[in-house]
Amino acid sequence: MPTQIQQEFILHFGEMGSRWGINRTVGQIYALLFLSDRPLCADDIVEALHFSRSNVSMGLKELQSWNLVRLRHLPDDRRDFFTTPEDMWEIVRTLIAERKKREIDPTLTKLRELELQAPDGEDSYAITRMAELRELIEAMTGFYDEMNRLETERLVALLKMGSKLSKLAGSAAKVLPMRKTKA
Amino acid sequence: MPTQIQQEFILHFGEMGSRWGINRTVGQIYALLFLSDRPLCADDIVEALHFSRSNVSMGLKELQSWNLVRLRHLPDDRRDFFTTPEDMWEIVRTLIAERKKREIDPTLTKLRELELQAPDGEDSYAITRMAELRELIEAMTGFYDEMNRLETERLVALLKMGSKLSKLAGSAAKVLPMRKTKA
DNA sequence: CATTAGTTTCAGAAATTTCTGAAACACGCG
DNA sequence: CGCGTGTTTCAGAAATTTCTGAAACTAATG
Repeated sequence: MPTQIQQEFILHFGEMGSRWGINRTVGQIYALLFLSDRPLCADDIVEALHFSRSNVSMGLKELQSWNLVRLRHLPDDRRDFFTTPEDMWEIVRTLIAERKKREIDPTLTKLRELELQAPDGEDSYAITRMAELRELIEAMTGFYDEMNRLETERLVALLKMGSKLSKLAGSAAKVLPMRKTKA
Repeated sequence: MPTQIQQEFILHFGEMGSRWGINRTVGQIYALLFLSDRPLCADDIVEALHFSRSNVSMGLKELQSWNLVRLRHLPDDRRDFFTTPEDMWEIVRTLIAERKKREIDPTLTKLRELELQAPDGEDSYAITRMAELRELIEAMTGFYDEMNRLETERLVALLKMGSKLSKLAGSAAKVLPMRKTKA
């Protein structure tokens, strides 16, 4: 039974769910698990949120497909229990990785594919535009990969460096002047 | 009249639209503008994509609300013409800023609000969890703000630094050891 | 001030997504 | 095996979102 404050958080996550590409139900289930200090089974969720059993089941499946929940088993109980990771950074890493997979990678693939098909000569503005977009996505995902490789401790340190990074970027810009975008 | 290859790109953007939190129509309109080497008016879009006039009108309004298109006027013509920015990095900056505004900021606000309401003593796990989430979001948005302040040239330089950053993060972690998360 | 060329709004139709209850399925146990 | 306890699937109901055509609106022009 969620407390008042938990309730509010859960409802908020539900509302935001649609903006985040999951749906209301899934958002609420996630929020509930996130706040819970012990693993919950499907029926706990039904009781807490008053969704139908099958809706909860589907929601959990969806969360599993996003790798956002962990499946646990208690001894002598064959029900599936679920938790979210204790480590908040792990959650964020997963979230970003999954969104990249769903929102960026397919487009990158498509752009590369189209580039191969591109008839030469014709249509040059559009084709240049697509190539620029592809390059930009590659630059960003490359950076992401780099950051993602860091252990959490180092990653956090880097995030907190703040203005030091800007200074570094200043000198880097001089040392490695940006090449002109082609075309 | 989009070429074959443009057509494919446009359809892809349409499909991805729903994952990106805009809809199919809006995705396609954006893609068309993105590839076009000249500003287009609403009727150009109707002709190219065969959507109803009002659908295009709404789509353009939506794109304007995202700041993703620029409104232009040609001399002696009172129609509204639209373009996307030439500079790809500007597009990305806008996109990220808008998504942050819609997907992150409301949650940050809500978390702060709930923290004020939190009864002390009770419910400590959930409240700690929310506080941790808030801190994490603050760390990430702080970093984002920092990056966003950079001029494009420097930003690109930084993105391309790749493994140099990891090294820096290594030393930083030693110098500024991460404080334990409270509770 | 009526006409024309354009844009916006809006109520309902169409399409899509989400949610449900009922049935099917899985599996350990006596 | 047949039963109890739990999970999953699925077809259709319900809700939400998107799309349309018609009407309203705006503003420049003769």
